[in-house]
Amino acid sequence: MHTRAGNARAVLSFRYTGLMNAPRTARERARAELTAEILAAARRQLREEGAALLSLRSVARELGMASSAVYRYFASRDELLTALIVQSYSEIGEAAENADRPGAAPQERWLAVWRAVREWSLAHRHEYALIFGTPVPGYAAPHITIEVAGRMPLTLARIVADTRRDGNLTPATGPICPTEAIAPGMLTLLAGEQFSPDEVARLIFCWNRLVGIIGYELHGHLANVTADDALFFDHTARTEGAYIGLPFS
Amino acid sequence: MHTRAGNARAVLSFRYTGLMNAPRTARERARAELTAEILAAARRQLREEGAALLSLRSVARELGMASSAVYRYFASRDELLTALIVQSYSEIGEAAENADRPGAAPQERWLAVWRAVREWSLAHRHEYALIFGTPVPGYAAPHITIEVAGRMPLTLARIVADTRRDGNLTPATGPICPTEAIAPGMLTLLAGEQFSPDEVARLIFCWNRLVGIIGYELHGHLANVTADDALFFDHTARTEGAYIGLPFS
DNA sequence: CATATTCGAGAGCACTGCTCTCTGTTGAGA
DNA sequence: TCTCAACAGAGAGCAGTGCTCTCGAATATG
Repeated sequence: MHTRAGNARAVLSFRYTGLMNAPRTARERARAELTAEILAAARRQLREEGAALLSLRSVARELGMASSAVYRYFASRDELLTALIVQSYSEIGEAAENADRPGAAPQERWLAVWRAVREWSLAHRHEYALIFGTPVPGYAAPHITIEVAGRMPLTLARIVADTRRDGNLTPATGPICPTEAIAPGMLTLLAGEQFSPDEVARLIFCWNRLVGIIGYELHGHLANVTADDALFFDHTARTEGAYIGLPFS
Repeated sequence: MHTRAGNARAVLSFRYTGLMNAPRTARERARAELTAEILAAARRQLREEGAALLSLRSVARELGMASSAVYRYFASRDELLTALIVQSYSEIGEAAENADRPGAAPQERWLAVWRAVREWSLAHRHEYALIFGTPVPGYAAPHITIEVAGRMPLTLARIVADTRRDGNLTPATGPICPTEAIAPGMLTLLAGEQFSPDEVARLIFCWNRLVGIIGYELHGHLANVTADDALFFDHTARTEGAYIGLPFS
């Protein structure tokens, strides 16, 4: 099988463990270094050309090695893409976390995080497309991704939890989400915090909106629809913040 | 150039006009028929395998013709994809319009349209991915698509307009969208109706939510997050309906 | 009927992901 | 220290892709 669909399984057999553990022998050190170089070259190509135009062969060419040699480090193109997905998830999560100022007013924290996620996305549109766009057919996201994927939405949840603890959360208005609609495990998505199903639903909506409205902007769905994207985005952030009960206007 | 990026321009040179005009000569008739057959075969492959695995060559094989012959009908793979995009936009718009019952209560109309769009999307996930997923790099949506893309959101707008005309629209709560954020042209998106910038913003949000939450469900972002997707979707529809002022609960 | 246009087929180019084999290198155990 | 297995790189090759070009054959138009 030459198609990508046939390689969904290969993704799960992560090989580039050299990155995690401290390399000991010279060979392991070289392996870790080359793995990082491949990843960096792939990242550069992803960033500049997009995932569709990223090929193992071009990465190999850029590094001056045979394409077959790259397969010593990444078992397939999908595995390379998965590594880039993990990296991107991690970066967008970090951008969100870094923007958060736990001591500040909830509205400021909320807006700062939303803006940071948008900034990152505008600056990394191909990475954004990779993690939030259409998944490659036959591609099943490995478990490695799901943990790191949570960092960004968890940052939003933390702001809400803190606000509630301080007694500043406005009571919910509008339809309340039925309990059966939400997975029970989600009620404890933040350690030490208990959320109601409706609160979880509202968090999902906020997270979905943040991702969705940026996707609309990035994919041109807002062309000729909005006149000032940054302004509209801030309004979006405020609207969702007010919806979940933060003290906005 | 062998890459898709190099062919963005080719998309604009639509060739398969045989479909629109009544064929006169035998040759034109044959051309129209073959064009339709190619499109049908491509649609079948899109539906079953997804856009990434759809190739002009496999379409040609299925029809028993040389791959080069297909290029007499579609100048490029992108052009074929564009035709499929138009078809899909049209279908999802039609699904929305057909589900709407202009005489019924706004809540029922709203829910029916939302459900119809979800049903269509679940039944046509690859088509959904094609129109709302990551755009192909270098691919600029031709003008032909933007008109047909509006059918679905316009159906939502129509329900809101009708409700307002009947005096049943609840006044807006929460942050009001600043006028400068919205493109002036959008205020008259429905002939004979005038929307305020804030109303347009709310419509954008509803449309974005409808597309976004289905995308989340389709792409597995709601796995282990929601427990009952249909129930959660109905709640989503109600929440957005209430937000825009429809008389929900 | 001659001519211009259209159409289908086949070969070919430059790519792709991936596999296999062959050689050289490196590291760990006897 | 020597041996041998594991590892790493290169190259060829396979099957697939989009797309172009050319060359006959069919078809429509003057």
